[in-house]
Amino acid sequence: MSEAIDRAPVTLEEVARAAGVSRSTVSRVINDLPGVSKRAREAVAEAITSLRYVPNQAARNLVTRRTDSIAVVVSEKGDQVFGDPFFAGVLRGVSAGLGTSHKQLVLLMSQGDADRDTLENYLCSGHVDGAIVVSLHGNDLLPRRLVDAGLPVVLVGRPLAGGSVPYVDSDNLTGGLVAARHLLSLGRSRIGTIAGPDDMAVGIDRLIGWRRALGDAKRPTDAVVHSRFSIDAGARAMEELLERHPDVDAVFAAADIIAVGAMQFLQSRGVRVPEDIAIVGFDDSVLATMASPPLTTVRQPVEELGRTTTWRLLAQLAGERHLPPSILLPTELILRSSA
Amino acid sequence: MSEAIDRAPVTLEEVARAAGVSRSTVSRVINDLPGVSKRAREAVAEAITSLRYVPNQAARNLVTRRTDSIAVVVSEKGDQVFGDPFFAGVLRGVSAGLGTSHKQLVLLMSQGDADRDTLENYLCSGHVDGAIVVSLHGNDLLPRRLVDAGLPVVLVGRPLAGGSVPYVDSDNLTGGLVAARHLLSLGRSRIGTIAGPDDMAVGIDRLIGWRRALGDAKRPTDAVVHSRFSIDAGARAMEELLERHPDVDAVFAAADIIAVGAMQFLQSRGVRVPEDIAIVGFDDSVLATMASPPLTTVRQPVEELGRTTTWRLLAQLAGERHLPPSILLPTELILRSSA
DNA sequence: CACCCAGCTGGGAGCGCTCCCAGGAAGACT
DNA sequence: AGTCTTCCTGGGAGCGCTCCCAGCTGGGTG
Repeated sequence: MSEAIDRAPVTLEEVARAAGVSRSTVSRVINDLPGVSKRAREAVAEAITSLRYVPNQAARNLVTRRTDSIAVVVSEKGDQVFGDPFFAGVLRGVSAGLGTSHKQLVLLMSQGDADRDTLENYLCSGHVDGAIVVSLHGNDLLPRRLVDAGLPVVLVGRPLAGGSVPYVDSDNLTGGLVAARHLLSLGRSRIGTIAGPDDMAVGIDRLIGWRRALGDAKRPTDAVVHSRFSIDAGARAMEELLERHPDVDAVFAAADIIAVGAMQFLQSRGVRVPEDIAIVGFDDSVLATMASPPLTTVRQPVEELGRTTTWRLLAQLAGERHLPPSILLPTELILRSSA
Repeated sequence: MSEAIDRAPVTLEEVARAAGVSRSTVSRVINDLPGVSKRAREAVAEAITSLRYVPNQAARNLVTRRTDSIAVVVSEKGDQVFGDPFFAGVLRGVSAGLGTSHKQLVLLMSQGDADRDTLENYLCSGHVDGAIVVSLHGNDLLPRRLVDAGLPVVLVGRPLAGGSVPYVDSDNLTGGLVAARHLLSLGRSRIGTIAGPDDMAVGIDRLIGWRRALGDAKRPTDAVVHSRFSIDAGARAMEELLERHPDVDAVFAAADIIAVGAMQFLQSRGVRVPEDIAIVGFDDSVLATMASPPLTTVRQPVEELGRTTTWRLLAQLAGERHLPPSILLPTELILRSSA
């Protein structure tokens, strides 16, 4: 029927007129401020519903300098982001953390290098009150620049480029350490690892943990291959690892998805898991339960990561002082059949 | 060092002063409008970079009544959304469809029933220029109300509550039909289906297609069980289907994730796929390739769904006339081992 | 009866921007 | 020399809201 022709944006003024009061009073009602008589409050409420008044956010933002929305920035091509259970979990956590705060979540992804400026501009031009930045490859300068521009930022995952941007991360180092210790405790003699990319903190930290455990046990720490976070890459990495170190009988994979790829490769070669080679993954994603055999893995509290980060950001926005600059969340070994 | 204390928001005015020109000229430069001398243009550009000027979006939106961002609304608890490859693909498509349009993608999910109003308010209060709404269970009124409020909306997936809101969807009916025909062509005699929820168009349309194919072949169409889109639900549905119709030797599952659950159940009962029971899924998600045996499935062009929807919305925003109200995208049978 | 204070109310100013229109400068014609 | 274009420029008005301050009522107090 109505083809959206009517775009007659109702304003505060009109509501005020309809309710027989002033702009100020209507504003007070809308923002739930005290100092309005019951009569006026009701008249305004009625006028608002009958006129279907919706406040103009732009006008409000202009004067309040707040937007009541926060950004989650994923500096990764959209492709990767979804389907990745890690992002999924973090986002769920953020969503939960926002809870009743009445703030909106705005998800942004840099769709390439080119739009990096667009992104930065968007964030700095007052569209959001703060930002959560997830997964930065290497020494991404974005967070630093946002902070310099005065935007409150909290990172999910330790950044490589130190900076002083607060972050929340899983205790990846301890996770790697526990995984390696578990393999040692199984009596495995030659323990390798398929580490993550060496330009990401997760990759590095888990590797360091693994190394420390082997070092503590006076074992060699040379059986290392790096891999991207994908099944294919995991399979290729396993192949390479086996080529270079045919004697490995246990592997710590820096992610479940890598572990799954590795297991697929092993099975294609007739190598039995865990009999011939034991495997420990990392994440405890659905992949771990779906894999055959089910994957022994280091669980990281993904959802909590998102929740905690959000809490940290909201606290900062609320002007809280003495916040912990950064936070590490504990990991936990989950025993299944692969190791 | 600088603890973000300086929040000295540089304004157009200041840039103008620094460049020795007027507000108007600066504005023209920023918006890349003609009618500015090279000299002025350069002076302004320099002032902008040296002052690190960033335009205030709120102020701009207030007067232009545009925000250059569009919302993707997922009316589903955040939990579900991520990890679901369908959403992932759609979002990727949207992201790609936005391409060079210089519009930002804002992802919103209704985190429950309570915040339904918050969501609607957010959308209607000028935060976005248009909205893409994905996955509505049943007769969701949100899209209708958004349209009534004057917001351009395009849906991903046919809504049940007809309305006249434009949508883009896969040709689910033909997909179901082709799946069933394939099972018939294999010589299977008793073909069942695990349909999707009967309050969702995808569930209904695929079921109708399946029914038509069997009807055309004069086969019974009573072996139907409904299921939610999850592995567990798929497994339970398979159990129920088998209980009620022990003679089925082929099953069309309305989604890969259901098919995987069904296969897991069958395997746990020692039923062989495809020898004893052939299975066809729907979606052609990663699950289909990962499953053992790999799943024969109906591919739907998920990413294209997102891309097309975005294109449709952008065209509408650009004021294009005579747009097709709704669009159906073809599906395709992918043969693997499960049927 | 004068006074005061609390409780409400209304209007002005201004947030930072875009849009419109009136002008000025410079060149090209009568 | 005068006029008309063309190109560029500057300033006013106003988008819809919040915030501040001044005013207006009415009941309590000295």
